[in-house]
Amino acid sequence: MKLHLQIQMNEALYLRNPELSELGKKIIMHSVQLIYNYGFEAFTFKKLAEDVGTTEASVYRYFENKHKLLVYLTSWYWGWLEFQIGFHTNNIEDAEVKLKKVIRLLASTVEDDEKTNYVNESLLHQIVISEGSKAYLTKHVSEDNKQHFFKPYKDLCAVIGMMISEYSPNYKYPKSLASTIIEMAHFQNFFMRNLPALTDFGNSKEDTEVVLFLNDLVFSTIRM
Amino acid sequence: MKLHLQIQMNEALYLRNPELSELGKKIIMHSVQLIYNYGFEAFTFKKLAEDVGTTEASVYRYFENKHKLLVYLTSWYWGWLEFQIGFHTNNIEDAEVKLKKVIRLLASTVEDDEKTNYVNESLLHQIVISEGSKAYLTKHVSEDNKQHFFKPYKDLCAVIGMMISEYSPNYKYPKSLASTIIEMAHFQNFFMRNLPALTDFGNSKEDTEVVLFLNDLVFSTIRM
DNA sequence: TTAAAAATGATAGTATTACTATTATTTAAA
DNA sequence: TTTAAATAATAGTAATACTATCATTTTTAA
Repeated sequence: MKLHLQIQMNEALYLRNPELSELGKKIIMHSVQLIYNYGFEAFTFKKLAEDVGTTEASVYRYFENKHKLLVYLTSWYWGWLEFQIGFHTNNIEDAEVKLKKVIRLLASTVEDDEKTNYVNESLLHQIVISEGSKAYLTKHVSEDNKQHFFKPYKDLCAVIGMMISEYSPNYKYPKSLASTIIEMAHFQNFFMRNLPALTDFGNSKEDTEVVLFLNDLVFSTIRM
Repeated sequence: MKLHLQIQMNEALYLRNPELSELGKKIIMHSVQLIYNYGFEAFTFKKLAEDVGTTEASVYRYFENKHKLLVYLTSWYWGWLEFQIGFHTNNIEDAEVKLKKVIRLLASTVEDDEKTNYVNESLLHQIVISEGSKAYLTKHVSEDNKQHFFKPYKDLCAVIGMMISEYSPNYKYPKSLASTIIEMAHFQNFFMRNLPALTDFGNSKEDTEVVLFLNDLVFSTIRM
C-alpha cells in the first residue's frame, strides 16, 4: 500500500491551490528544480513557465509573485519536517534521545520522501538552506506574519522548544535555543560548503560534523 | 582633536573608490539611509541617484550593481566592528571578560561613531541585521569568495574563534561557535522584533536579553 | 448528454529595473 | 593654463514583473 502525505497550507499563500491540478503540481515540481539550479534571485516566472511548458500568465494564476512561492515552498518544508519529527520521535520518552533525533533530522542530508509525489525533499532542503531566510528577511515581514505565513516555522520551533523544556525545565531560553538550532543546522551547512573558514568542518564537509557540533552546543547548554 | 577612522576596503568591490570624492561619500551615506528605509529588494540605483541628487549613470561609475554595494557596506561594518573589538578588548587579559565584551558589542544597539563622518553605524547595524546574510546567500558566493569579498567577516570570526580557544583550548568548534555567536546576535534580534514567537524575549524586546542568552549559551558550552 | 462554468493557452501590453552608451559640461591636476 | 578626469544630461535596450483580453479546452453539474 502506498501512503500519501498532504501538508496543510495557508490559503493566503496562493491564488489557486497548486495541489489540486496537474499544472499546479508541475509548477511546484519545476520551481523546486529551477530555484535550486538558478538561485532565487535569478529564478523568474518566465523561466518557470517555459520549463513547465505553460505560459507566464498561467503561473500567475497560481502564485501572485515569486516571494509567495518561496514562502509556500519553505512553509511546506517546515510542515513536512514537523511531521518527520513527530513520526521519528513517536513513542520515545527520553527527551535527550528525542532532541538528538531532531538535530539529526535538521542537519542531515534529506532523502526524497516517497510519500509525497511531486516534491523533491532533497532539493527543497538545499533551497531552504540557501534561500530559506529570504522568506522572512524582508521589509514586509510583519504583514506576512499577520497573515500567519510563518506559522509552520513557529510551530516547529515550539515543538523543539518544548522538548528542550522537557529535558531541562529551568532553562530560560527554550525558544531562542530552538530557533538557534534550526538556523545553525542550515547556516553551518552552508558555511561548511561555501565559506569553510567560518566553521571547523571545512576539511571533511560531512553533515555529521554539524550534528556533533549542535549536540555538543545544545546539551552543554541545557544539561544542569 | 578629532580622529578619523578609515576602513581598508577590497578594491574589487567598487569601480571608483567612494571614499575619495564628495559624490562617493554621498552615495554611501544615502544608500545606508535608503536601504534602511526601503529594504534591499526595493532599493534601486535610480532611487539612490535621485536621493543623492545625481544621475543613475554616475552611481554606476562607483558600483557595478547593488549587490556589490551591499557587500561593500556589510564588509565595511565587519571591518569597523573588528576595530571596535580590538579597541575595547585592548589590554584585557581575561578571555572571559573579552568574550563578554564581544558579545555585548555584537548584540547591542550601535550608536553612531563620531570617528567616521559619512557612515551612520546605527543604521548600518540595522541593515546588517536584516540584509547582511543576503551578501553571501547567493548562487555566486564561491566566486565572490575567491575575490575575498568576505574577508572582513572571516577575520572577525577568526578573532572571536581565537578568544574562544584562549578561554577553552580543548573546545573543538571555536570557529563554528564564533559564526554562531555572530549570526545569532543578529537573528535573535531580528526575531525578537519581528517574529517574537521564535524567541524568549518577545515581551521586553531589549537587546540585553539577547546578550544574556548568548553569554549563557557560549559559557555553558566552553566552560569545561 | 449537454450546457455552463472553470481552467488554460495564446497573445499583447505596461511600468519598472538594471543596466550601457554618448556627448556636453564642469572640476581638478600638472 | 592646458589637459585630463569626473560628472551631468540624455537616450536607449533587454529583461523583469506583472495585468488584460479573448479564444479554446477541460471539468462539473443538471
